[in-house]
Amino acid sequence: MHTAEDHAKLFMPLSRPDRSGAPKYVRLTNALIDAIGAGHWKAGDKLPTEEELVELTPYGLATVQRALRNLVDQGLVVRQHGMGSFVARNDLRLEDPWHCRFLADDGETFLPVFSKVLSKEAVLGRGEWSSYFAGAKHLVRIDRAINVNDEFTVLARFFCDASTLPQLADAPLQELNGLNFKTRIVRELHVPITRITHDVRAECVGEPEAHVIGVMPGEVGIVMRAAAFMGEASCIYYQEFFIPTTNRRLSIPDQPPNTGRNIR
Amino acid sequence: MHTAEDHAKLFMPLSRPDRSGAPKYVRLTNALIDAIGAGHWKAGDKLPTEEELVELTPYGLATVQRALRNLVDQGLVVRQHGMGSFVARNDLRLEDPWHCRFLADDGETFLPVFSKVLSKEAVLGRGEWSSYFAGAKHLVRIDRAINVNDEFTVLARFFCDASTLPQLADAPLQELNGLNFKTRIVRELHVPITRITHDVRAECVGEPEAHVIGVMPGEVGIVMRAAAFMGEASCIYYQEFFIPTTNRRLSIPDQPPNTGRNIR
DNA sequence: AGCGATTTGTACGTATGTATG
DNA sequence: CCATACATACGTACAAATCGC
Repeated sequence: MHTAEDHAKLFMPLSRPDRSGAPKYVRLTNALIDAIGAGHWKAGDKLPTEEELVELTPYGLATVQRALRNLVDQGLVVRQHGMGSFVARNDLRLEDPWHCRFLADDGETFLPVFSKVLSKEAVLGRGEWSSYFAGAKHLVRIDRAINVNDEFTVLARFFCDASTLPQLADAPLQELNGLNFKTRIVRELHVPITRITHDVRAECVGEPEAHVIGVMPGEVGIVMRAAAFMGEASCIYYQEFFIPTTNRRLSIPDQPPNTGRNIR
Repeated sequence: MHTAEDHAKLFMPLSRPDRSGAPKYVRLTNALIDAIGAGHWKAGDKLPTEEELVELTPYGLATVQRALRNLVDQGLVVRQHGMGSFVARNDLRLEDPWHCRFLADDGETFLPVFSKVLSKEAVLGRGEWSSYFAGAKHLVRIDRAINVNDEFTVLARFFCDASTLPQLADAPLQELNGLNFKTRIVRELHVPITRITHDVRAECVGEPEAHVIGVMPGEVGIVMRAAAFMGEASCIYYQEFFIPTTNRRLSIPDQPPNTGRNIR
C-alpha cells in the first residue's frame, strides 16, 4: 500500500508543462511503466482505479483509460472487469529473445521450456560465429540445455561479446538458469535490436552436441542459427540451437523482440 | 471509387441489431477487414474519412477512430495526418514470397533457384492447411519443384483460396514457371500482408514427396511451413517446403520493420 | 508565403452497460 | 440488490499536419 503522498509524488511530473511534446496518454503510460519498473507496484499488485487515476493526475478518464489499455497491450498490466487493474505476473515483453519455441498440439500456444546453464567459456578459435563478431576481443560462449515439455532436449549455444553484455558474461553460472537468462539479456540490452536473421539446416550431430540432446552421434538433427543485429551489421548476440529429430514444430518468431518503449 | 450505394450496402449489417454481442468498434473493424479482403478497397486506396464513416455507419467518432486504430495496429491500414487513411501497401514484404532461399558459401548471397510447376489441383480433404483456411470453399494446391543450384531439389506446395487469387488459381500451368509465379502473386495481391509465420520440422519424407526431391522414402528431411496473413487471422497463402538433407543453410527471411504502430 | 479546407490526433465530460464480490 | 470498477459509446472541442489555391 501507498500513502496519498506517495502517489502525489509519483504523478507530480505529469502536472508540469510538457517539454517533450508527447501526448498525455503517452506520458501517463510511461509514468506507470517507470513506477512499475522501480518496484512501486510489484507483480500482482493492484493499481489505482480509473477514477483514482483521474483524481491523482491532471488527466481525464479517456486519457487514463487509453494509457491503461496501452499497458495491457504491452502485457504489463492485466485488467479484470469489476475487480481492478493489476501488474501482470509474467512480464510478456521478456518472452522473446528465446528463438526456440515449439508449437503445442493446438498449433498456437507453445510448449513449456526449462533451461539450465551448462557452461560458460571464452571463445578462442574461429568458427561460423566469427563472421558475426568481426573485431570482437572477448567472445563468450554460454551453453544451455533446454528441456522442452519433458519430451526432448535442445542444446543452445549463445555467443556474445563480453564488452556489449558484460554483466551477462561475468555472471556466475547459477544466476543464469531458467528465466534469469532472458531477463538479464533484456535488462542489459540498452541498444535496439533492429534485425534478426534465422537459418536452418539438417545436420549430422557431432559428438559433444549429441550427448547433450540425447541422440547418437551422426544422427540427423536440425541446427538453427539466429543472429540479432543493431543496425545493419553489428551483431549483438548469436545463437546456435541443436535440435533432435522430433515431431514438434519449431516456430520461428515473426518479428524482432520489442526492446523497450518507443517514445519518451 | 465507389458510389454512395456501395458504401451503404457495405455497412448495412452494422445497422442490424447485434446478435454476437461484440462491441461496435469490433464490428466495424471486422467490416472493414472484410471489405478490404474482398477487394472493395485495394492496397494504397484511400478509405473514407472519419467523418464519412460516422455518416455511413450508425456509430460515433470515438468508435470509428478506435476501429481505425485497430486496423493500424494490425498493420492493415496506414493513416497520415491531414491526408487520410489508406490500405497499407507493403511492397517490401511482397518482394520475396519465396520463403525458400539457401545461403551460398559466402554466407550472404543466395544460391540460384529455378522452379517448375508440377501440378495444380483442387484441395478436397482436410490437412494441416485446413486450420489456415477456415471457411474457404475453393482451395487450390500448386506443386512446384525448385532446383537449387543444380545441387538438390525442393518440393514446394502452395495453397491458396481461389477466390483471393483467382487468376493464379486459374492460370495454365505453363504460365506459372520460373519467376512468373511470384510475379503473379505480387500483381494479384490487392491486400497487404501484415504477418508471416514460419515453422520448421525434421520429418521422415513420405513416398510422393520423396520422389520429387530425390531421396528414399523414410529418409529425414526438413519440412518448412510458411503462412502469410492479412491482419491477425485471415490467411492469404500457405506453403509447405520439403527439403532434402543438405549442407546448405535455409535462410528464413527476416521481417520488415513494422510500418506504423500506434502503441507507444 | 499565406490562408483556408480537409483530415487525422488528442482530450474532456458524461452516460450507460456489465462483470465481480 | 448493492457498491465497485472496468468497458463501451457519444458528442464536442481544439490542436496539428497536409494540400491546393
